[in-house]
Amino acid sequence: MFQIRSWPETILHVDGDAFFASVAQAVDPRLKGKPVVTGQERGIATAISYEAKKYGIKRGMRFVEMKKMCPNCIFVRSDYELYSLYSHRLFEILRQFSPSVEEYSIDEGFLDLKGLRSPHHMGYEEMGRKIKNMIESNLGITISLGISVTKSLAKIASDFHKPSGLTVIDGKNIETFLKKIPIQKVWGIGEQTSAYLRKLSIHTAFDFVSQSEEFVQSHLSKPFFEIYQELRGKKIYELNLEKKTTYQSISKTQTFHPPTMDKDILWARLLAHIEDAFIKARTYNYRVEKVHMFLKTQSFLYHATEIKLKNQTQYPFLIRNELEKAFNKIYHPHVLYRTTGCTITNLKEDANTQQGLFQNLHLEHKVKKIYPFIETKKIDFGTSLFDKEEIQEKKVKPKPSIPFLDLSLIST
DNA sequence: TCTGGGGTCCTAGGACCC
DNA sequence: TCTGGGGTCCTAGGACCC
Repeated sequence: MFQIRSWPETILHVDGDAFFASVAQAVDPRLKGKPVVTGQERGIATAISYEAKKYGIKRGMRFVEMKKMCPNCIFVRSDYELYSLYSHRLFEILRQFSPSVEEYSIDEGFLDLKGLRSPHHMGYEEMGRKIKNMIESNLGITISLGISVTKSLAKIASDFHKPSGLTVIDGKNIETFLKKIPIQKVWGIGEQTSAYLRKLSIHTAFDFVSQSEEFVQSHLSKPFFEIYQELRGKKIYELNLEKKTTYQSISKTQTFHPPTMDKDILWARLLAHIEDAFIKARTYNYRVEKVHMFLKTQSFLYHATEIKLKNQTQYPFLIRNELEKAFNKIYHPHVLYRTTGCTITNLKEDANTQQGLFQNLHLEHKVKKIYPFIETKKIDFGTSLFDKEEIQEKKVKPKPSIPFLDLSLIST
């Protein structure tokens, strides 16, 4: 059908097994070998150890259901700092084996191993085994590895045997291997597309790669044609070796557990999200041009709107009136809302932004001086003075506004 | 599965222009 | 009433990922 060499390229994919739960077990020996679930602070399962998965516990499950299925399950709080520490150590080890490492997510990475057999004096599979042993013995967690000729194939390989697996697919074995892979297991082919492909009698990854190029191009869009080529052993996706320093968008959302129709609470929540999103934007030195905000009703309908700013800004209180108008447009009284959220987009690097666009440079200069102070002192910008729980229980009614700063008090 | 939070990229279609 | 082509920019929304 299609013939390729054994190793035109060599990509290794590493995937942590139930990463957050494994890290929790690694730092606390009492949790070893026991069913552990993270996410206690929200009451919803985030990561589930393999011991707990046996009881049928799934992501998103609530505490009460979990306890019913697995009474001796241990529910622990999330600790993202700890996870990123382990992530760092994981990638440090990976870099000892190859200079080309992509940090795909906190617990997943791709390595380019091409041409490294002779410097390491070993074959690819042996290299994989060595990497695996080193990580498992140093970090006390298990990982699954896949080695193949493209990223897509390496990803399928690492998923094939979990936990603690090592699967190698060389160019000569692709076809045999893909016969065992249901189409929905392919990276990038989700629920919608796999349902569509099944209607076309394509049930496995092998069925997919058996189609002609013309067939795939005429029935599917570009990203799927790329996946098709990757599965046939043609490298399309390069490794992304750069650290993430740029964003297309930044979003903040939160679902609160008793839904509410209280206008003040919703407005305060939303402002807090907008403020948080802008804090992140400032960290990356972005000016913001668009603010998208939404309220999600209890029946999962979105009430959303968007503001496009004439003058891009880094400070939400400068656009407070626009924000409030937008909120009033989407808020409907007597509707129960469960989630508020915002996404800021059209992010422009500050240095490249034309200064002239900002009308009051003097004001902006002052604002820049005072803002770091506000951030470090955690001066209230909506809700942060109050405990989240208190607000949810309505013991405290938050003041739903960004206070205006009295800039005359600031000496420049 | 009665459904959390943070992202990315692609496509279709309308507006507008020549 | 019928009758053209093509380009660009923007937005909404879909689909997918961890």
